[in-house]
Order: sequence, then C-alpha cells, then structure tokens
Amino acid sequence: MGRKRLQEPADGRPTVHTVAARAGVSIASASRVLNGVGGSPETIRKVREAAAEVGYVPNAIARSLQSQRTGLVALAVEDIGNPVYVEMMRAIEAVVASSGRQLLVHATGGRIDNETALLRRLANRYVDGMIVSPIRVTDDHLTALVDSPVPVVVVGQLGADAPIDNVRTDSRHGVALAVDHLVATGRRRIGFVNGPLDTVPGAARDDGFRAALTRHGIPLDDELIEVGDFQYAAGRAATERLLARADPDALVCANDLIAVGALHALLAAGRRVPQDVAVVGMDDTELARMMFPQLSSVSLGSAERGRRAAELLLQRIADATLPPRREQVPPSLVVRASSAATLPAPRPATGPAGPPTTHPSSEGVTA
Amino acid sequence: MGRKRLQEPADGRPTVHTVAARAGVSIASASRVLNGVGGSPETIRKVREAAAEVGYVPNAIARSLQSQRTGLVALAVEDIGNPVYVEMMRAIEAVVASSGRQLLVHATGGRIDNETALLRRLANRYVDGMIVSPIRVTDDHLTALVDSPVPVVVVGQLGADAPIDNVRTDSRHGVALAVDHLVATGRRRIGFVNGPLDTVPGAARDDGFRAALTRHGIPLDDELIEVGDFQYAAGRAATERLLARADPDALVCANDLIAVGALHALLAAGRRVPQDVAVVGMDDTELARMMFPQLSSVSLGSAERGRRAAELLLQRIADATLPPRREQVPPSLVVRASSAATLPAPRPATGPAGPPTTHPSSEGVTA
DNA sequence: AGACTCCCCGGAAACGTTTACAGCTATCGG
DNA sequence: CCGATAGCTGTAAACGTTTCCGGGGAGTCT
Repeated sequence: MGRKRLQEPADGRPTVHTVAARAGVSIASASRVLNGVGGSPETIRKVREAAAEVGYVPNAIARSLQSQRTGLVALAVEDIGNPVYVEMMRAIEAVVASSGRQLLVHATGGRIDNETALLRRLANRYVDGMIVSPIRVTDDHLTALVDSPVPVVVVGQLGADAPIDNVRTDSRHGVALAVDHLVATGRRRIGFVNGPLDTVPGAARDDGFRAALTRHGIPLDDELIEVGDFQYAAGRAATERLLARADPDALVCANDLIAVGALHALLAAGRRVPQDVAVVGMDDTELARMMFPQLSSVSLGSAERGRRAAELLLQRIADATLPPRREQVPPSLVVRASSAATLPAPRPATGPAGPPTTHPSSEGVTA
Repeated sequence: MGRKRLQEPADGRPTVHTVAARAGVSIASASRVLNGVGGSPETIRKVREAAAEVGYVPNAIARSLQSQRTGLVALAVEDIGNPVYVEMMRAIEAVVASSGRQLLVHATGGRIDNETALLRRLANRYVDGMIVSPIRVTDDHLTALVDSPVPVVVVGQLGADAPIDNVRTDSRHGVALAVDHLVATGRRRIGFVNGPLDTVPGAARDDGFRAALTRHGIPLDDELIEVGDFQYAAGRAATERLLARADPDALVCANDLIAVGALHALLAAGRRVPQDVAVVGMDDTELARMMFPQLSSVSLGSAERGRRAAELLLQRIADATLPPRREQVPPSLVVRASSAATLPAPRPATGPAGPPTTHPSSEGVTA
C-alpha cells in the first residue's frame, strides 16, 4: 500500500498524512477537505471526523512554504513605551487587519544591530511585509532595508535617493510652529529640550529650533538648549540641568515624554505652568491630554503616517513592481493649557506654586 | 547534468540551487558552506562568491520547516497602550533575547475572537512559544490554550485546574493593601473606580474591595463604586459620574490609567489631591511617577511576572514534558504624594484648587 | 447507446532548506 | 606497497503542506 511516510512524526503531532490514513483517503483529498475546497459528502465526513479524533492542526510554516505568504506583517519601532508609537501602531493595525493579516510589533530598544538583525531574520519570509521607523539610519541599515526580500515601508526621514516607500513629516517645520506660537504669545527666553543629536529626529528638531529663533531675530543661547534622550526620566533630568543655569519663560520639548518630564521638573522647582513657563510638547499623544495642565503639543500626524504607511505596504505586497513612493504628512500645532497666553504677572519670589489658572479644556485649539 | 529544478523561481529570488549551480557544486555543499560547516577552501570560496553575486538570502520559512523552530516568541496582550504591559514586555524581552530569540508583540484589543485567532494562527508553528495575558477567559479560549501546538504560558488568573503554566498575582489582596492604607490614614468615604466586571481582574478587584471594606467595618455604599473600562478616558468619565453623586475622601482605582483619569477629573472639579481626596492606583507603572502629584499605586509585580513567565516558557520549550507549573508574585503598595496622610483640614467651600502641599519625592515608600 | 461534461480522487511534484548516507580521493601508518 | 582513515562531495530523503494532472465514474445530452 502507498504508506510511504511516517504518519506520526517524532513529536507525536498529527499531520495531514495521519488524518488521511485514518480517514482512508489520500493526502490530497484530506488537504482539500481541510481547506474546504471540494470533496464528496462522504469524504468530507470521514476527513473531518479523523481530523477531530487526532486533534489535527495544520502546520502554518509548511503552508507558508508552499503558499509563499504568512498573513503576518511586522512593525519595528524604537520604544514601545512611547505613546506615539502606540498611536501609530493602532492605525496600522486597523489597516492591516482589514486585509485579513495580523500585525506583530517588535521593539528594537534603539540598538541598531538589533534592528538590522530583526530585518535580516523576520524579513526573510517570516512576514509578508514590514513597517520600520528607525531613528538612527546607518549605511548598513539602509542596505538591509533595500535588500529586504520582503516589502518594507519606512516611517520617518530617509536619504532622498533611497528607493524605499517612505512616509515622513516635517518635524523641522513642527518645531517652527511651536516657536512661532510662543513668540506670538510674548515669550522670548525660549528653551529647548531635545533628544540625541545623532538621531534623525533629534537633528531635524535642533535644526528647526535654531532656524526658527533666528527667523524671529532672537539670539541663540546655548544655555537654553539641553539634550537628553527621548524618554521621560531624561527629559526631567535635562530640564533640571537647564533650570539650574538659565531662566526660560518657555520650553519646547522634542516629544511628549520629554515634555512631561519637563513639566514635572518645572512644577517641582516651583515654576507655574503656563504663567511662569509655557511648555509645548511634540507628537500630540494621549499623554499630552492626560497631564494637568494639559500640554500643548505639535502633532506630527502619527496615526495618519501609520495609516498611510500601512496602505503603501499593502499596495506593495500586492504589486512589487510599483515605483518607490514618498508621502508627507504636515505637522500642526494643538494649543492647550500649558502654553495658554497669560498676562505677564510678576512671579512671587518664593513659596509653593500657585494653582493653575486655566482649567483643562476638553480639546485644544489647532493653530 | 543534474539540473533537475528550476534555478530561478518565479519571483526571481535566488535559492540555494541558484547558488550551487553558479558555483558548480551540489546544493548540499552549498548549504554546508553557507552554514559554515565543512567544505574545502576552494568550495568555500566558490560558494561564497556565487552567493554574494546573486545576493542570496536564505528563506527562513524553509529552514524552519526543516529545523522545527523559528527563533521567535510571541507576547499577546490586551492593550499595548497600557504601560503595565510595556513593563512586562521589557522584562520578557530581556529573558527571551538572552536565549537568542526575538520577541514579537500582538495587541488583541480586547476582541476575544482576535486573541483566539491569533493563537490558532501564530501558535501553529510560526513561533516557538507564546506568552498570553488574557483579561477575559472563555471555554473556547481555554481549549485553544490547552490545544496549542506550541508551548504557552499565561500571565494572569486561570481556572485552578487548567494544565497550563501560569504566573499570577493576587490583585484581590492588592486592593486590600490600598484600602488598609487609606483607612489607616483616616479615610472613610472610600470610592472605587473599577474596570469591567466581566473581566478576570475586574471581578477580582471588585471582590477584594468589598471584602476589605467589610473587614474594616465600613458599610458598602454602591454610590461610591463606579465602573468603566481600563483606560484613561473611561477612568476620567467614571470618576466624573461618581463625583456627581457622591463625595469620597479617597479613590481606589483598578489600574494606573484609571487613576490618572480620576486625578484629572478630581483636579478639574476643584478637589485637592491628596488633601481632599486621596488617590491610589494599581500596577505601579511609570505613569504613576509621571503625574503631579505622583500617584500611590499597588505594584502587582508586572516586570517580575513577565520575567518569570518568560523563564517558564523557555524551560518548557526546552522540555515539553515538564508538569504544568504555577507561580505567584505578591502585590505591594507604594505610597507617594497622592495619598499622603494630611491633617484633616476643612476644605474651602468654593474657589480654585489650592497648591499641592507635598512635593514629589523621588521614590515612594513601600508598605 | 455513445459521447461529452463534470466531479472526485490519488499520485506526484513543488515550495527551499538541512542532513543522513554512501562513494570518492588522498594521506598516513605499517 | 597496501589497507585503514579522514575529509570532501553529491544523491536523495525529509520537514508538512498545496496543487497540478491524469484517470475513472456518474450523469446528461444528442
């Protein structure tokens, strides 16, 4: 008889062969029934029964080898603790799910080798496509992206000539929006708490800040600029350092986590927000609305960027021959209590911080 | 000659056959060289050269089919926007990475069918193992967990008899710690903002709250209990509803997101925290420290639970015959400014909230 | 009644890799 | 000088699935 293969593999799990043998049909018939295509009523019954009896569950790896797809899409981000990526992820999830695929997320933790390793591993067919949002980009990285056997879409800035689908924003302009707003509401000693300058967003924001001040004719004062990393604790520490040597009347922060750290440092130092110091964050995450006072923040359209990236990816999965595309999402400023315009009132020289004068509005005002 | 197969598959990507043909050796030799085992110097040179020329990259799916492992581990959680899962994820990541595997995260968004579908899909060999933290558990769910072809560890409560590795905490006791602390600092009108009662943690916390009040001889008042879901906005809304009909002097919140919502609602309503109302959250996430005033919170040892779950998983991947194990991590209370003891001072009948009297300490006090 | 269509079935190939096995050559020891 | 041994190589099987293809049976139309 045609029993050419082991029916029970070493680990004891049933395969389609097990089911076929038990049902007394060929593996082809068994496979067809299990996939719901074809089969006589009698065959269907026998196969279903056999499958249930042995507890058959198909091996997705083998199926993928055959079908050349896995139904999985991956998202690689720096730090999943940053709410901006959570929002991006939600938007991507929605699009990806609508195509019947599932989204997997990997946090690279800023270790660039980790991200490259992930690309090399996952992209080699474990997933049908990837969205990555690198904050540092090396040449090695870039070639890994270009050589990926699987479609890749990048969220974030990328060298102009890289032939990779790419959704970006203009965070340089985003910083300018924040500075314009602060200047317009009478602030002049504007500080800046940034992330690392060797990251793409860090560099762009530094550039944007300096350009905006210059444009307004405000002299650059390096005492008012401080750098940490893109996290809460670093933002707080950086702000404490800044306050120890300078006296800003406003702070632009490179993201909302930093802004929350800055807010905390300011309140702990007895500064009133926004009366003494206005604070503007960036990314406009849920966190900005969760603070008291609520934080003004520059929206970089993270959800929108995620949504578009996912759409680009799905299109490319469907047709790999598309030319590389580049989309841009404009930033916008959302003004909330933390940078509300206030009459310049003399700040009490000492004593605890006064009560906030503005109540949180349910939504901010988009500039 | 032995050219039995297509060397260039339809999608144009080179396979080991391509490389072997180009190097003029057999696929076995090519594979050996590419894996760094054996090969004469001459063969090694030829294969390396050919691989580089055609840009060969191995197909991980095919490799996995052969090796029966993928080097991937998945974590499935409800809501990746909840910082408690971020902390858990970080702990798991560390352990998993030390075994040379990579961690993938999937957010189920509370859709239980989604979670089951994920199990059915991912667990079918796409990953070497899974850690899941379900908040709702149905029978269907349970059988999917038990039948998983791949090792699964559950973080959270599970039926006592389920033969599944399981790391849990005692959130019932956690709520008791919060209530004890509030009672000890003179609070009597203790409110409770919970998540959905049809979830495992929601039910346990409700139970724990009622039991703790009863133990202290405080009469239960349903006016002081409100339910939303485990998110910030719901926590804020639930607290607003509660404040509209009752006048608590303390709030226990079922997690930190709810607690932040509650804090926001309280401040917006002009209540001072902690003078008028003490607030205690749960999970002791980074968020608790990010607030002003910093939030007291019951730690449920999320990082520790994640670490242990990852260890259990790795052990089970190594040896599937281990008996099911269950571990428990005790809760502990971290007291910070939001529930600091204050002298019972008459609250001004009207007017804006006063300044907080306590400054955030760098760390709380563990009770 | 015969030809044609339709459906079902089983054999076998294919997806791309690793690896057991056997054959070959060259070297070394006796 | 011959047998044993070591190292390399190629053939082929295997992982578990889907799918192409050809054969056969039943039903329908002419």
